[in-house]
Amino acid sequence: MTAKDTRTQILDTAQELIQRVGLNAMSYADISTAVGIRKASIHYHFPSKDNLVVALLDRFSSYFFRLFDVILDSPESPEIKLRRYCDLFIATLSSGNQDKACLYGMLGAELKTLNSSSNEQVLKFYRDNQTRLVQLLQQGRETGEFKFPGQVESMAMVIFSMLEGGILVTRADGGVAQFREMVEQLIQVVKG
Amino acid sequence: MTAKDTRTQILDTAQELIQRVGLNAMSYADISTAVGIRKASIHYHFPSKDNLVVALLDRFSSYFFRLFDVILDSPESPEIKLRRYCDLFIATLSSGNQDKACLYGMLGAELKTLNSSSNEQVLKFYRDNQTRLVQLLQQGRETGEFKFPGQVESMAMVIFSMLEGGILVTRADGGVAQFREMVEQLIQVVKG
DNA sequence: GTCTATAGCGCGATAGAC
DNA sequence: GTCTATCGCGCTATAGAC
Repeated sequence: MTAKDTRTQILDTAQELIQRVGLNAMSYADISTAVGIRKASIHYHFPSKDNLVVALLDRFSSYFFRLFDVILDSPESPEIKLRRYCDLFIATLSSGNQDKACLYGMLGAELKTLNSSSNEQVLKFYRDNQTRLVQLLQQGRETGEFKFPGQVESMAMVIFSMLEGGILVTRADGGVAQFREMVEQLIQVVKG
Repeated sequence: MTAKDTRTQILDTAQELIQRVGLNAMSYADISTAVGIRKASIHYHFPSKDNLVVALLDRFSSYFFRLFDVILDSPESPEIKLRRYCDLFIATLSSGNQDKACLYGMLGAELKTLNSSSNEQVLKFYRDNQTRLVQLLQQGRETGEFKFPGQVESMAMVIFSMLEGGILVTRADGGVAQFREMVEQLIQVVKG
């Protein structure tokens, strides 16, 4: 078990800070304190803040969709797959202290302050989630396990919006327990 | 039609700015430019930024729940009431330019950077929404119009989270049209 | 009630030694 | 690759004239 390199430590710290207080409330000074290096050293690894954000979003997106694709391609039932997908959000919510929201959810709120690259990364993350959710819902309908009314595309949007919003809402009030209850309700609705 | 007083202009401008870029990306200088007065004059009306935020949240909360209560107490059917409630969010989304999110949704993301007063105001807003939604859903079940599975409390959380998240997600991609489609899907699900 | 002027701080970023 | 030192800017906030 070798120690993480500095670049990784910076990314980890930046991500945690953004998930807690947001991009615009997070500074190089904050990262500096947490990692134990000077601000100038962070600029060596990430010349600008925009630069850091782009790298962070790339890393998280790769990580997240790798997990999502494993779920999609698994031999489990659609219901289990949907549960596992929702668990990805719960994991974010319950890792470390309870104050964290979803990385892309936070940046969705701060969307209009991002540069065009990051703006497009957020947009792509939302689209890619919904595209994969459509596949998952379609699988469930084919097996007869899912019996909700309406179109799969609309239902995918309902689910994704609920998860993103639910993280923010339950962070303020109720925490993980409430989030889980909401997910259970969703599963029931999807099963019809 | 008398002109709005300065205090109101400041609140209106601050609200629009927060809904677009967030609290932490909005400055007294921005308000100053938009209203056409100097920064010092804003401090006369609102000594500190925290002060301004508290006043803004109070005003919006009063406004919003006055409308919500009118809907709840109206003689309409539960389905119409739910639609009208969702319309409150759509109105926010489609007023002025298309770049605006929900005021309390934005501050939910920036929750950890708020002072304790504003933090509690956000928490109360979320709770009060869900409490009233529970009443609305209960009414619908009693008339037989709503036929969703599970508990009304869980369903209220699903709906509120979806609306808050949906505003952020569709602001990035799809806009009002997508938001409306999502709401339609919700109505279908609630009716069972 | 609005103004000019400014204090005091934190920010992102850079130069250059080691 | 990390450091010290510093620049220039924008921020919230205040003092005091009008």
